[in-house]
Amino acid sequence: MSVSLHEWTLSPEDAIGLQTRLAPRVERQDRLDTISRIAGVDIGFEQEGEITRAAVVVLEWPGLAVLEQVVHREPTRMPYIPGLLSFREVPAALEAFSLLALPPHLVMVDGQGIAHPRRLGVASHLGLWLDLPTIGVAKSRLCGWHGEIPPQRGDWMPLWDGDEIIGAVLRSRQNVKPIYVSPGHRLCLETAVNWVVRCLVRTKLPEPTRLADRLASRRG
DNA sequence: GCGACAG
DNA sequence: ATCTTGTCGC
Repeated sequence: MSVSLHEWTLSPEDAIGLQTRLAPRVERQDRLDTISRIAGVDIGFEQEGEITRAAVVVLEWPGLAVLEQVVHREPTRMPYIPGLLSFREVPAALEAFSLLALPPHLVMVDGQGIAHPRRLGVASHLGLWLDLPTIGVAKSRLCGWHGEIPPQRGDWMPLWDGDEIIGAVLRSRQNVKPIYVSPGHRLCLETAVNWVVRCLVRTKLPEPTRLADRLASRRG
């Protein structure tokens, strides 16, 4: 099967087949000490879902000041199918990234990384295509199990699937539902959690994802 | 067959 | 995801 970047319209069967052949690299670290720009990505929808709107915000590290932000709109390609989210969102996200003048060194994505039935959530898929370290930051669970998360900000518990740890359930803010953090590509879970915590300011979501979320939903 | 199910 | 006002709490 050949998959062009611009022909992402696959049948669910082909999409699942492709996922089983793609393997993100979960590594101990990747010279993350040289990071000076972090991006957040999110996708929103307009006109009853007919239009897909991809937003990327690039922040400076450290400092978290906004350096650049772009939006790309295009006709929606696929419906939402749990487990196949990346085929709906990644093409538009790639177009948005191509508009950037300041390429990031690390990317936070709204959705799962390897915390996915076939270990290829949207963050992993996007990381493979961009060849950049990515982190999945999801607001709810797709798969896996975990116990109660302690109440202190920064506390986290592993997300288990069988005997495998596929992510972290992180208390990013007190008295608020925890978020699901997982490696997307080219970093490990500990490093992923570390970066998310470092990018927390005073809200449930880390700055990169929070700002991309607002831009994609054309709020703020 | 019956739920669960990122965004 | 999106449709939507006020309201409870730190």
